[in-house]
Amino acid sequence: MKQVNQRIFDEMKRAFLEAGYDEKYAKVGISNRPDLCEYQCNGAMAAAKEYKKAPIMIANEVVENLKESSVFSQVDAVNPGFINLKLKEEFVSEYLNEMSKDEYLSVEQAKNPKTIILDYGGPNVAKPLHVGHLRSAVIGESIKRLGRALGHKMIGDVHLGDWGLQMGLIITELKKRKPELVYFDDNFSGEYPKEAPFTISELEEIYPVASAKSKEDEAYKAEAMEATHLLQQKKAGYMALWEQIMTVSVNDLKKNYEKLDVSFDLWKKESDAQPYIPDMVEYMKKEGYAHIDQGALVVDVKEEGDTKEIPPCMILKSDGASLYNTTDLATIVERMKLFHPDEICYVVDKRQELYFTQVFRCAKKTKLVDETTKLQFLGFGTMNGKDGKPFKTRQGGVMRLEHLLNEISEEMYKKIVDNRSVREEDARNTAKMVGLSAIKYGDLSNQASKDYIFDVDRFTSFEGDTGPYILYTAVRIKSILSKYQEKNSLEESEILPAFSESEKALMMELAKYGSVIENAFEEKAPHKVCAYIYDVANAFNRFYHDTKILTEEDEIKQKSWIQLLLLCREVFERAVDVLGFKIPERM
RNA sequence: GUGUUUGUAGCUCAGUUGGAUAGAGCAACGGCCUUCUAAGCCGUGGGUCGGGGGUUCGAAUCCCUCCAAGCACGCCA
Repeated sequence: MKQVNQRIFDEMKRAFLEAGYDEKYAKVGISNRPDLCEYQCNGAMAAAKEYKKAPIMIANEVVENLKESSVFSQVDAVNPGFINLKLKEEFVSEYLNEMSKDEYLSVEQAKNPKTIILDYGGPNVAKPLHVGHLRSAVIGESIKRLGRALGHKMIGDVHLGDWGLQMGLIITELKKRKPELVYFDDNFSGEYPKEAPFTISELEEIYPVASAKSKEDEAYKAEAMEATHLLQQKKAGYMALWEQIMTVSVNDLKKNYEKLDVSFDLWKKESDAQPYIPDMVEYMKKEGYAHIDQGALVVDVKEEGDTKEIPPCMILKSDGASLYNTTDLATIVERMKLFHPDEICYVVDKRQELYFTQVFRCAKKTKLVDETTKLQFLGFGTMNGKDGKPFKTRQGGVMRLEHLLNEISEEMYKKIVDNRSVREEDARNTAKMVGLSAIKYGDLSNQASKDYIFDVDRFTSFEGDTGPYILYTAVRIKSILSKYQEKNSLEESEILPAFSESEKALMMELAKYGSVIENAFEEKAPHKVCAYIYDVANAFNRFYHDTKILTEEDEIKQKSWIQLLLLCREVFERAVDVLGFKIPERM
């Protein structure tokens, strides 16, 4: 359905056209002077140049055409040429009624839905998730949900790091510890056991040990490289072992992402792209895209207008081996073949920007993707501690995601038990939900591209611009509705024009929902959804404060308010869902 | 060194793409609970928008320059 701001814009266009001015000047924005008006149009001042007329005169002429408007209740031209607007109560309430009935809650569905692959997550096999993985998961998940709200086909791919030396290291260390395993017996020809010879915690312990050893011990490193090589040659025992490692590791990752309420449509991995490499390299050579430079095979990606010399994109190292560029390019080849996406979007650390510019340019230049395929880099900043330096545990180590979640959930539990009398099980459950909201909202309310300070005390607070505050407000709404339902039935009825200022303010806020969602996706900016839902929460709490709904004797008013609350709840639920968390029944 | 990002209230952050008097939250202070969750609401104080130029009716926003901090710059991912 058509958005409020579009309807307002259309009405203003009409007024400009009728007055003989170009409609491009009819832009209407939300007022920055709420004491004067709700919406404003500054087009008269811009038009003054073209028409060589005083802005106030133009404004007056336009205002004249809005006297009988069904959209505006108040229209003023103010010096030097502002047009100040207030919306008709009926216009707003009618819009909300339409919105309530709309399946998509007024979010206009994409006319040409796009297929978009979202590359986020990026965990490594056999390594636990840590806080460094949090942002990618949280931001990526939100953008995926935003896109879906608009009807796009969003494909989330975890893009597992399962290739390279790390696997060789694990195999080598395992061989040292348990040489008797059949995987290391070259003469073994039977079926390998189904049961993995290690648990996830052993696996997680093995990697750092092996990694440290290889840095000190040359021979050990050589052995690991040999193991990596043999694995890539698909040596039977190693392949079987690799599969075991994958199974154990992926199961654990899935469990952890589930706790974060993050899910992927694809669990593809770097190794899946490997089969595409030989043909791709051959093609790049044959077409003359790639050439040898300092022994390595590279593709030049310099472009005119670069402010800095962009180094070429390396395809093969001087020893002929492939590297991460090769894998990423081959992954693009695979994705084009399997999904033919309109867009591939990478939610990764912003420090990789230059690297991705190289890869994208190379993919475009060598025509691995169509000219219309959009390759987008969505870099996010670092999550810092209160000291402004990268987030660490109290001991100074890397914080495991699991531990962070538990810590915050525990923190929440204490607060909930402190303030309310609730059943143990309910409190635990609620604590998890509220804790997740604290983490996700804390992250998403900042612009993704900037570094931000992860302040547990601030994020878990129930006051201010936080996830818990949003949920608290939503719970209030749910609570009123369920109390009302104890004595009344929720029959279909209409939202009436506002009875008070605070009610109108809330209504106008709700009406923005669709355009906020559309705009947030357009800019891939979940923080706009946070800012919006925070505004809604504030507007609701004001309304709540001066309106006693359940004790209202005028049934007509009460019914209208209940309808408004239903819509309000819906807006909360959908916005919160886009952000990736859920509203509990009580808090 | 080159490039790039950032710099807004004591702290953490917004700022609708050039509009009117730059906004929130936290922290500080003062009010409001026999009434739907006070985890709330209302109010007060707090700013050379890093500095300096420019563009124009009008700049936190666009251009130039300087200062400060972060990050990246071919065989790691």
